[in-house]
Amino acid sequence: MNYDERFSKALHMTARQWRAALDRRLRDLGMSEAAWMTIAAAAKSTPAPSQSELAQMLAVEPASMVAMIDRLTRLGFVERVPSPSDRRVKHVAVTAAGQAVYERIHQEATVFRAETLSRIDPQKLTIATEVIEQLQLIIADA
Amino acid sequence: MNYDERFSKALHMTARQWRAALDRRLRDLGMSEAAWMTIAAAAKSTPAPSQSELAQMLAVEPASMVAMIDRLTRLGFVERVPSPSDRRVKHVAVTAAGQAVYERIHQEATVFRAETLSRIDPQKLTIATEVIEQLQLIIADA
DNA sequence: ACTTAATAGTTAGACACCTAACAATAAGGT
DNA sequence: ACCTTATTGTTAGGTGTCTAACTATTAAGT
Repeated sequence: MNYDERFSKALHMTARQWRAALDRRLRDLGMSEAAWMTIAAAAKSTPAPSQSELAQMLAVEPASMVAMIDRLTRLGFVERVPSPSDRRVKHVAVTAAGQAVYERIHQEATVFRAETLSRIDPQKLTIATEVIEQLQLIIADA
Repeated sequence: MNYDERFSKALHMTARQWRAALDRRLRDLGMSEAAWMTIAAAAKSTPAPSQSELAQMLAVEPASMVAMIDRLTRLGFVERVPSPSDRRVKHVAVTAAGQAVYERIHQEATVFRAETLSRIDPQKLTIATEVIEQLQLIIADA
């Protein structure tokens, strides 16, 4: 199996394994990786981003963002705020509980990454990160 | 954002984008990346692997493999063959149609990978592949 | 021979996405 | 002012996973 095939297989399987491991880790906090990434993206945006903007930041389809925001709203971590100037738009505001869980999980994720990524040569991790980011742009252009 | 955070975010988003792009490409052939990987793993095994063995090859939970095999059986690409010697075990045999689609999509996937991965420096791709594979082992040990 | 532990596969419920189609609203063009 | 196009968010149906619990069967231990 050449590196092309190895790469695509590894990308698929490792991304799933990583997310499953992190989801297990975050389970006790009632959170998943994808949910936390959504809160993180919203928390970092000023003013509160619209649903479309959030979807774009996380490279998911707008339809997918609807259910994610539904779940986070039900958990009390975010709320939908209608735009005063555009009746189509709803902004996603992080609640105080959401901000607290964001910070809490940011710590957990940092520990998890340290436990795992610290065992990889930093220079190789840098190259791998840049390759994967570059690939994302290539795919977007395709 | 340091490389740790960038890496895990890139891994998540790029794996999803890659698979979505490949799924779009394979749509006309009635196939997805995950389905094709399952057929490929079964096709490469002699004798036909059990469901548990397939799940292990692809690093998914056995329960997840049940639905995948259900779908592939419905499509006529594989069939479950009860073991003559162990009533618990079912082997996953690739049908002639499955073999044909496997070869067809192997070509498509090769073209897709060539179109995308050829734009990445081969040495960097090698390093990235090894890093991701190494990470998978680290996660498995955690 | 019998009991206990392990294995294989299944079912149920949930999450995280995708595509396609739709309604409401805003923007752009004439 | 009116019509057409684009945008935003939603709904529906589907795929691909996960965890937890279960049943049937085999293996191991006594």
